[in-house]
Order: sequence, then structure tokens, then C-alpha cells
Amino acid sequence: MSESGKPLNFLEHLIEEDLRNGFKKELLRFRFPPEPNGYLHIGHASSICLNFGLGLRYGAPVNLRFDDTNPTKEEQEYVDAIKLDVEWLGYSWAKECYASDYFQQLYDWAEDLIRAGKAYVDSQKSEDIAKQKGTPTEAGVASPYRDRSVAENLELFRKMKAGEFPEGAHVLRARIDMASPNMLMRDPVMYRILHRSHHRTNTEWCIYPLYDWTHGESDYIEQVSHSLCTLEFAPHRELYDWFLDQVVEFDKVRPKQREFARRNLSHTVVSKRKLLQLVQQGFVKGWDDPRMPTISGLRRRGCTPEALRNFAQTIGIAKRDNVVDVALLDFHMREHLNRVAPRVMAVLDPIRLVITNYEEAKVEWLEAENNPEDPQAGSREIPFSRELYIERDDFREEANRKFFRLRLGGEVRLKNAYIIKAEEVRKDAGGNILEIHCTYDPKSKSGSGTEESLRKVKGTLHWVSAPHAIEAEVRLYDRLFSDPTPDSHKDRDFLEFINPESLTLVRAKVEPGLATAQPGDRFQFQRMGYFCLDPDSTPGNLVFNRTATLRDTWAKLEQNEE
RNA sequence: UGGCCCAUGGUGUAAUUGGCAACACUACUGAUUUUGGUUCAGUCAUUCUAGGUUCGAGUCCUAGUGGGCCAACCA
Repeated sequence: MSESGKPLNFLEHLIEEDLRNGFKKELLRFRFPPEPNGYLHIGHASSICLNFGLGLRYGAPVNLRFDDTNPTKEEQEYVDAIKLDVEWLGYSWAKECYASDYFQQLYDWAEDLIRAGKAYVDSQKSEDIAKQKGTPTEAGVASPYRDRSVAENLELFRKMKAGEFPEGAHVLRARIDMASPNMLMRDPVMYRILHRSHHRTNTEWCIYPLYDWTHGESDYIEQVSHSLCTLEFAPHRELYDWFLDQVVEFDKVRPKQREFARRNLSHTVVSKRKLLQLVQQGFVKGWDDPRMPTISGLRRRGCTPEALRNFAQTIGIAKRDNVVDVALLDFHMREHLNRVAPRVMAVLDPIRLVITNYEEAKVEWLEAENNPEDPQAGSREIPFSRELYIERDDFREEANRKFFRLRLGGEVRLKNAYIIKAEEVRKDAGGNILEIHCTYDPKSKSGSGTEESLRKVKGTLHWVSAPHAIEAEVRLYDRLFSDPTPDSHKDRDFLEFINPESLTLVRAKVEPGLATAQPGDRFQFQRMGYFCLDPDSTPGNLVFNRTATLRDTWAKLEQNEE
């Protein structure tokens, strides 16, 4: 059953087993159930890829269901953002569902539970109910209201619904077992009174169901066959099943909850609360700041949906605690971008280079390959002239043999252009290099086929023609936290590990063709990395975000020698 | 001092359900290269511990150790 020999994760094994035991493949159905109270992050991406991936594998529908039972935290803004993120990842849901669509059905079932003596209205304060819950090692005690009559319960519950009580006056509780070793089974609250406007039902309801009562029943209503959630819900499964027991009919699919470990990413935090904190306290500029592990942040940074999907596929799904190295995400971004990103030349830290034997006002338009990995990508023409910019790091007055770049008296190839030789440097009074003066070999033009053009020189540099270059703002992003697991330290706050150099702004010189780039366009700045045009860009002020650097074995070499 | 879950290289996941521990990333070698990129080749493990069952255990059993989760009118 496993197509293409791909190994199955434990959930796929479970489904295969269900299928072998006679569960009909046509009845498979999944869902992705976000709460619209924040932006989706890379952990959600994993869950999306899991559920929609299962849908694709088995040809089963996957619903997008908003778990919108808490009007105090949920907003339409988040619904819209979530839909955009799921679509951007490349998935289509079968139905767009809302738990709030089921409020009436849930209410009717709740009345049934009351009639069956399986739910009661408790009129105590929240703190008292909490106290009576007991502890993991001690049984709870029964509420004084636990044995109210059905008639009284029904009457109170209806009045709750009718808005006759203030918030906190009563709750509806399931009547299960105050001594259960599972605290969730100690008469969990099903409904609370909330005089709040809901983003979809407005003020129609003033009682709202809680997660446990809502989620499984929503799965059942939608006939979801496998309801997958993260590990912290494992203890909820017993309650999920208990609630289901109260409503299932024999000819319907009974949803099955199974749990997997959330994916943790190194050098970041993946918790809505902490991400919110980063936004609210101004450590980042918003939910879609390119340093954020949110889907919107990754998108803005220039990550592709393919890269994210491949990443999710590679890290897989299991039950053990994990910290996925962010280097793996970088790998997948590079891996995809290498295939699709057009090459372009941009100098991030420019220094002027003058070719003294090149004619003063001459301009040559040289052919440059757009992507050596993709012949279909074609080529473009770039201007070459007497004055250029090269990367400051690419020149040294003196250097050892390992330095393949330009040094005084040394030769280097200018990418797509000529071989040049550094003759002298001009400095200011303070000894800072102002200009590098070079000569070029006119016969060494790239692609000309001459003997001189075929000469092997060790280094190749990127460059831009000074009179033609356009300026651009480039935002160099680095990991947000310097510690691999910032939120795992017992006595230290994760904010202490913020990397002060997570963003560096730079004024770069880029080749003129970039003037027409559109926000979202992705490029490889040759020898520098992958970059994406930011929505902050205006026609006169290009802004690029660094998506990922290129692998840099030279930087490693240098570092190891220090 | 209750219940539940988990344990395989530095990291993440596999192992045809009891049959030579595999894949990817990282790191390190080397080759190729007009991107110090890409590509290619190679190196890196007593499967947490101790017993047991078995011809044979990463897989099954027992005990231990370590980690995680559970006491919101959040999801």
C-alpha cells in the first residue's frame, strides 16, 4: 500500500491497519483544526502537511475547521490569515468549517445529556470548582450541585442560554467521575457563560462550549475518521471518547483521536504565546517579520511552499520530544531556490574598482546565464564599464595561497566578464582603501573562446558596473535566538537569548535589471545567498530580504583557522 | 507520592512487524566547477541500562534510569 516505497510514519501505519481491518478507504476523512487566535507557524505547517498529505495519499477529503469556541480571543483577521497560509502552502480544503456552525447541535446534545443525568449545572465559583478537582494524586470531591434534578438542570441551562445570568454564575458540567485518575474526567466543564460578540455568530449565543465538548463532536459531525492532534491532548482522548459515546450512532463513522509530538525548531520558539510576546514587545516588526517562524514570516523572507513541504516531509512525524535543527530548513530553502532562483549580481559591501586600461566612456553588454541549474532560464545582458563595484571582502592587499580572491599583483576572473589584475590601491588619509586600480586582459572575455579566455584563474568575483548600478536596501537576517533551545532553560527567560544581530541593514549596489523586480520575486545574489524582494519596496527604493546564505566553505575555513 | 506517553549517530526520521541498523541534514576528507555555490565520492552507531524469552531482539517480557504531559469557565 505504501506507494513509491516511502517509509510510513506511525499514523500512516495506523490507517493502513484500519484499512486492513475493514475500514473503507472512501470513509477516510481528515481535518486541520486551527483556533483563529493567532498566526500559523512552522509547527502548524507540519500539521497541515500531515493532514493534507494524508488526504492526498488516500484521496480523502480534508476540512479546514476553525475551532472558534472562545470569542474573547478569536478574530476574523486570523481566519483570513490562516486561509491564506494554507492556500499558499499549496493545499485545498474540502470544506471550510467552523465549530460555531455546530453550536445548535452541540446545545441539543447537551440537553440530551442533562436528560440522561450525565450533565448538570454547577453554580459555584470557578475557584471552588478548581479546588474540588483534587490533584493528580488525590481524588476530587463532588459539587454540592451534582445531584440537581433533571428539571432544575434543564431550566437553569435554558436560562443560561437565554442570557439571564451574568458571566461566571453557572456552568454546565459533564457528570463523570470525580475520582478518576485522569483529572479531565472529573466532571469537566462543557459550557460557560460569555456575554461576548463572536466573529461569526455575533451575539446569538451567550453560552459557549469548551474544547473537549466541541472538538470530538465536531469531528463526528464532519465524519472525520482520524483526528490527529499534538501529544498534550493525549489525556483528553479518554474524554473525547466518553463524549463520543454519548452521541454516536452505529452506522456512522466514529472518529479516532491520535496524538503526535509537535515539532520544535532550533534557535526559535514555536508557541503562539511567545511569538505574540515577540511581536508585542517589539523584538520583531510583526507576525510576518522574516525572522519569525510563522508561515507568513517565512513567506516574506522568501521561503517557498515547496521548501516548507519538503522540510515537513523530511522531519516526519513521531511521538518523541524533538528539536529539529534549523539548518535543515535552510537546506531545503537552498535546495529548492538553487533550482528556481535566477542568478543576479549584487554587491552588498561595495568598494570601487577602476580598470585603468579600459576605455573611459565605453560600455559593453555582456551575456550572463540566468541559472546554470536550468538551461531553460536563458540569459540576460549586463553592462560592463571602466568603473565597477566589488565586494570589500573580495580584496586584500596581501594574502596567502588559500585566498582565491583579488590581491595586489594577483589575478581574478570577473564573472561573465574579463580577467583582471590588481595593480595598486588608493587610500584616504586614514589608510582606508578608496579604490582598487586594476588592468584587464581584453582577450579574456568570458565565452569568447580565445586562449586567454580559457585560462584558469583560481577566483571568480561578482561585480556591478558603477555607473549602471542601482542602490538597494538589503536586510540580512540571522537566527532570532543565539541559543538552540531558548525556551528550555529552567531559570532563564527565553528573551535573554535574543540574537542582537538577527537583522543587519546594508546599502547594496545591484545590477540594473533588478529595477523591475516585483515584491515576492526571489533571486540568487551570486556568491552571497538567496534574496527576496520585500513588499516594503517602492520603485525608487528596492528592499531585499535575505532568505538564506549560500553554503560558505571559505567562511568556515577562515573561522577554523582563528 | 497517582495516571498516561516517550527513549535508535551531533540532529530528525526509518527498519518489510523477530532476520546483515537505513535515509536525510550537520561536520569532516577528496574530486569537479567562470558562484569557495551546485554536483560527485568517502568518513562519523555497542539502538538508555540490567536481566529474560528466542537459533536469532532496535523490535517481545520484567525491572531500573532519564525525559515529557496532566489540577484553565484556553485550545
